[in-house]
Order: sequence, then structure tokens, then C-alpha cells
Amino acid sequence: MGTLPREPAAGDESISGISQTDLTRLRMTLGRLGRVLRQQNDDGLSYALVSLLFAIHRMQPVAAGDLAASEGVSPPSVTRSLNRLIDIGLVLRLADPSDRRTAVISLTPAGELERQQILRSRENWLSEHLSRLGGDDVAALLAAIPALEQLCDPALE
Amino acid sequence: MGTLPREPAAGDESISGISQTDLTRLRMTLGRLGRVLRQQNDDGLSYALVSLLFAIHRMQPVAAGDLAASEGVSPPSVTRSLNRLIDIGLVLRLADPSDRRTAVISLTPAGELERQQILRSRENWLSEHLSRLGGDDVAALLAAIPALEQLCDPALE
DNA sequence: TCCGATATCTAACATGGCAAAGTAATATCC
DNA sequence: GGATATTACTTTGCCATGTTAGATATCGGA
Repeated sequence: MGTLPREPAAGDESISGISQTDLTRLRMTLGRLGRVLRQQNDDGLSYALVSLLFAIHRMQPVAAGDLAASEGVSPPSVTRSLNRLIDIGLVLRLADPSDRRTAVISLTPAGELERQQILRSRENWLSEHLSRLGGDDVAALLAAIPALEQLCDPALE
Repeated sequence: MGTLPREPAAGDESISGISQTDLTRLRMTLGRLGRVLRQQNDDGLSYALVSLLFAIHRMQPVAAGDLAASEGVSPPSVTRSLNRLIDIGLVLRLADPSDRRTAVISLTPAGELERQQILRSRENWLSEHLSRLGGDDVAALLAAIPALEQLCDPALE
């Protein structure tokens, strides 16, 4: 690990200009990093809940279905996560008078506070590990952020 | 959508030289990509099982504990996943005569075949999405592979 | 009015993490 | 040699979070 992308061995055909080896490494690494991050609960909130909290902040007032689409998960997942956030008082679900099938989701003051707190203390795991990387590696990571974002942009589905 | 908490406009203090904004974007994106990849089941095999299959291929003959360390998960997780792979005939677990507490894990011919098949057909999701990126983005991603690998290198824990 | 479409929730299930406890083999110490 | 500790793995039980299928309520147009 930590080595440069190897030169494609003989017979490592490439698709769309990328060697199978690199594709595999990319896929494996991304999957694993996601797992590590997801298990990294900075606070009491799991990754899924934190992600949802931020999505609500960005989109509020918002319907559950839009949150599901935004997070790229199914509505039932959002429903359950929302219930958790509501239970602990971070999120508010109010009836929408204009369409009573939906509800209006928003952060409570406690939710907003929690969000800011997470934002400040969030960087623990990631920044700690980033600090162990060389400057070149960090630069490469930062340079790849837009590509990573585009990769999981649901608009590209 | 692919946007992330564009948080602190002003006063975006940096930790270890990286802005909070970038850290947040990185974390959110990596977590999400991992989720997407994980749900992307090439074949009947889940991400965790495919990952394990490849790890066995790389390390065989190998002990279960080493696989756990390599995958960065706990021994019980590996045991369960191994049992699944053994059940479907892709993996062999044999007693180690030199130390009967451990067992020697290796791929069966069917496992090796499956692995090659996955390798060939693996490129579905990732390469398809990569092909929608600009050349610069792809280059940035490839350049970031070593950094990504180092980020989740268990040796850095 | 009625009926299909829409938005959400409930229920049931699968996966895959974990920690704690159990089991068996090996190593150590007197 | 035999008691004890350590090691390696498995089993068990729990939790979080994803899914799909089906129920329910509402909306909106023919």
C-alpha cells in the first residue's frame, strides 16, 4: 500500500483508458474508506444521521422524499433516520398545510447547534490521518475532490 | 444532489493546512461513494464478500486472522463471511497441521474462476461513471489513489 | 365523484459491523 | 509433567442501516 499506481502488467487491458488494476484499487480503496468513515462516530451520531442532519440543514424546509433523493437512499431509510433525529430532538416534522401527504422537515435549534458542533469537531479522524500523509498526497486528495463529488452525483445516474 | 455543506464562507479556519470545507466535502463524498459502491453488487456477491475473495487470492494460503487484519475488520466478521464463501464453494478451509488453532484459507478453482469473472465484469459501475468524467478528473482520481490507500492503511492506526 | 398517481409509513428481511463469551490448541513456568 | 496463561478462531447476540412489498392517506384530473 502507499505505492504509486503500478504500471499495468502485461494483459492488464484497460477500459476507457484506465487499467483494470487501477480500477480495482480505486474501488477497493473507496469502499474501504467509506466503511472506515462510516464507523467513525465522532459523536453519538452515526454517519448516516450526521449526513442527514447536514442535508436537512442545506434543504430545509424539505420533504422526506427529497431528502431520500438527495441522500441517494430509499424513503424508508430516511423515515427511520428521521424518526431517530426527531426522537432526540434535533429535527422537527410538521404537517404541510398545502399537501397533507408530505411533512415539512427542519432542524430544531438543538439540531442546528448539534450541526455546528459536529462541524467544528468533525475533522478528528480525517484530519488526523491526513496529517500523516505527505504534502503531495494531501494535494492529490484535494485535487481529486471535484472528481469524487462528480462520481457520486446522483444527477449522473 | 452532489453538493455538500458549503459551510463556513468566512472564517473557514484550517486544520493541518486544509480548510474545514474541504475536509467536510472529502468526508461526505468518501462516505457516500463507499455506500454506493458497497450496494453495487456485481454478481450475487456482496461487496464485503468480493473484497474478501480478492484478499484471499492475494494472500493465500492465509489464516483467518490475517485476513481480518488485512480487511480491517474484526475476526468474527471474517469468520462469518468465510463461512458464506465456503458454503457456496468458492473457498477452502483446511486444518493447519503445524498449528491446529488456525486453518489455512485458500480459493477453490471455482473461487478463482469467480474472481476472474468478477475482475472482467467488475468495471461496470465504476468505469461507466469514470467515463462520464473529464480527462482531468480521471487523472486527478488516479493520482489520488496512493493517498487514498494510505488513508485507510491499517498500519497507520 | 371516482380513480390513478403521489408521498409516506409500516413491516419484514438481509447484510455486515461489533463485543463478549466459548472452545481448542499451544506456550510457559514451576 | 502438569497447571496456567496466551493465542486463534468461532459462536452468539446485538445494532445500524440498507432493501422491497404493501398499507394508508391525500391530491388532482377526467
